[in-house]
Amino acid sequence: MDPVPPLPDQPRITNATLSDVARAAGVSAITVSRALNQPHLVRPGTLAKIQAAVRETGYAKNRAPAEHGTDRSKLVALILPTVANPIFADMVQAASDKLTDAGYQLLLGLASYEVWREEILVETVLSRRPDGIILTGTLHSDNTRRRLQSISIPIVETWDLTPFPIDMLVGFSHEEVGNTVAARMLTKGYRRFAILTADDPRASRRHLGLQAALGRQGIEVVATDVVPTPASLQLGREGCARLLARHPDIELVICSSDTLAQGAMTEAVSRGLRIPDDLAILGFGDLNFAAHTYPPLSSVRVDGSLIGALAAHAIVERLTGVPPAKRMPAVTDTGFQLIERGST
Amino acid sequence: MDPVPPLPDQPRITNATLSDVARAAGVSAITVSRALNQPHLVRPGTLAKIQAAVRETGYAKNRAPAEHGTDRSKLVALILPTVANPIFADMVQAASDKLTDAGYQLLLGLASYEVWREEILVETVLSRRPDGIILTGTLHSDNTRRRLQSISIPIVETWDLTPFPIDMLVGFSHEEVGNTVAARMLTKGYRRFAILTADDPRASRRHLGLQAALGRQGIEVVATDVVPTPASLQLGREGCARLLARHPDIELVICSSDTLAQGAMTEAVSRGLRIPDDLAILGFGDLNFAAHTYPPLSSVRVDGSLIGALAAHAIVERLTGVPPAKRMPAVTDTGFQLIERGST
DNA sequence: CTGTTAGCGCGTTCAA
DNA sequence: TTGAACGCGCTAACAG
Repeated sequence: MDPVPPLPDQPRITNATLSDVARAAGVSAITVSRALNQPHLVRPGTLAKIQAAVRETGYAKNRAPAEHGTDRSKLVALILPTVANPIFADMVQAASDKLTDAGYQLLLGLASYEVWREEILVETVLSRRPDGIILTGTLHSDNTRRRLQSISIPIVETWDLTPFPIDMLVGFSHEEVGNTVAARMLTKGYRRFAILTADDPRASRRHLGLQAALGRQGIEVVATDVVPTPASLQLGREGCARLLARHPDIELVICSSDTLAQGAMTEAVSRGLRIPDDLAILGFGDLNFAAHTYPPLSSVRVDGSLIGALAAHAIVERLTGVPPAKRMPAVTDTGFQLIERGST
Repeated sequence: MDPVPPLPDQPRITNATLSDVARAAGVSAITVSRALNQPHLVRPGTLAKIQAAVRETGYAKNRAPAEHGTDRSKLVALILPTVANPIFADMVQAASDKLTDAGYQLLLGLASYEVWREEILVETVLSRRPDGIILTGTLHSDNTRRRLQSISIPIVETWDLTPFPIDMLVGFSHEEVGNTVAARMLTKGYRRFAILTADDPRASRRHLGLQAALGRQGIEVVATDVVPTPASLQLGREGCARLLARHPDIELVICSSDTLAQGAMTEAVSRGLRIPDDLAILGFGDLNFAAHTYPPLSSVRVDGSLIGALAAHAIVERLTGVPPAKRMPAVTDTGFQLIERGST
């Protein structure tokens, strides 16, 4: 079907307005507006005339005056660090689907894990008067918090929990992840822990939780290696190599993402280490590939799609006037799950 | 730093307008507008007064009236099939960076490889009068083409080449990929080819190109297996299993993505097949992980970041009035590269 | 079911 | 360097 020659039809009248359509249809502008937005309020005959006139004039809807007049933009902003991390890509996909279904469009802002970027993005985004905002994390600049608290649209913070959300919250406790991992790995007999983490605030929280939990058992993390975001297999290999160089006797490397973990495994295997006997490795995210590495990767499963869908859902519920009693709670713990597959 | 208690400051006056700020600063609204958008046209003293008034009133910019009045939205729409495929995620990231730098915001639409969804998305997106549009592929509905041809904003089609672009084009030839792969694999001595492909129009084009090139040598593809999008490792395994069940003697499986290829490799290895001697496998995309599979995956490298950056760049150049002579060409071939690593 | 009136709050254009 | 007048095109509110 492709390539295709240029279509014969010539450009229609661009920028036809409602009045143009109205004139062509022999009705008033407001009737055209109704025909387009609330067709059930218009008599079928009139509707047909108007539809013909729309085609004839090549009319394309124009939301700018509508937004100006009504202050409803049908826009929802999603602000996240990056879309290169598959857990965020999943979130975007799920949020986009839900929002599109509900008649909203997605304004995307990527903040690269930097609070100051987020601040700028929020300010820019607010200039479009979005009907709702989805943020990543609960760590924002004071300006951002103040600005967001002063407005009355639904806001969802995601991927985290906090006692002081700006508005709504969909996520899980990163400290709790650390606790759970510590408890389980101690049970399995590991004592010499290393951390391989990307430079990401939520990952740090998980590892602080881990260290605290280990500390309560009198155990210290032997070594920590921090790599820049976004993580890659290469960074995982290199990080693992540094850890092993400094501390050849570590038993377990806990990684802040599956990608780092897979890179670390590659390094370990290439050195002839047996996994998990010589070196155990734990990932985070539990991405699709975790079940398909050699050996299959143990990982903490979190669900980006779920977070995206729930966040979008929370916003749409508010906007469509679902009564508070029937809405999802303002704080939703999406949970996580430690999955063991053979690398620990 | 987190959790954080609620900030003490109370909500400022929401929806303060330029006039409110003007009153507080003792100037006219238009001067405030200038102070915000073209500060160099305002005397420093006045500027300072206005900045104070902005803080005092909690003024937040409002683009709606501006858009209504001027028909420039500072919005660029990016329409693609999905963001779950990392090559598209790379593209989004790169495009977003470029556009943000140039002062534009990103409106994201996901069309799931379906032309009718794209048609709806384009129509919806046009209602916001974006300053530019980036599309994926060159295959659109007649309505979409007609609509887009009738408007005068910069439009870039991506990930493909065609003699009849709507406006600008950034991509590579999928038929050419097929040709190149065929030529090289024939040279290496493979004769019994199988195809494992996701249900995606550009992938199909590549495989048609492959089949045509093989046909010219009197060789037929032994078997084809089509899986739904989005691809996954699991689908790759299953597809490979089906191919081997039907035709145990195939020598080479050419996959429409690295993900499928890796899944296929997993299946082959689990059956005790040696790669590439018993079965060779070729991927597409050359994602980061391709170099880190066992054996490392041969793949056709394409660069999503490059495509995203060039597409955004082309739009910005037009919008910022770079003279045609200094602009990038309307059609840019981003090329591809066959990388052999050990799986072929 | 359809029409009339009025106003949303900016930026553009021109004048001072 | 600053200001005044105007209009962008739609929809809310009310009337018929």
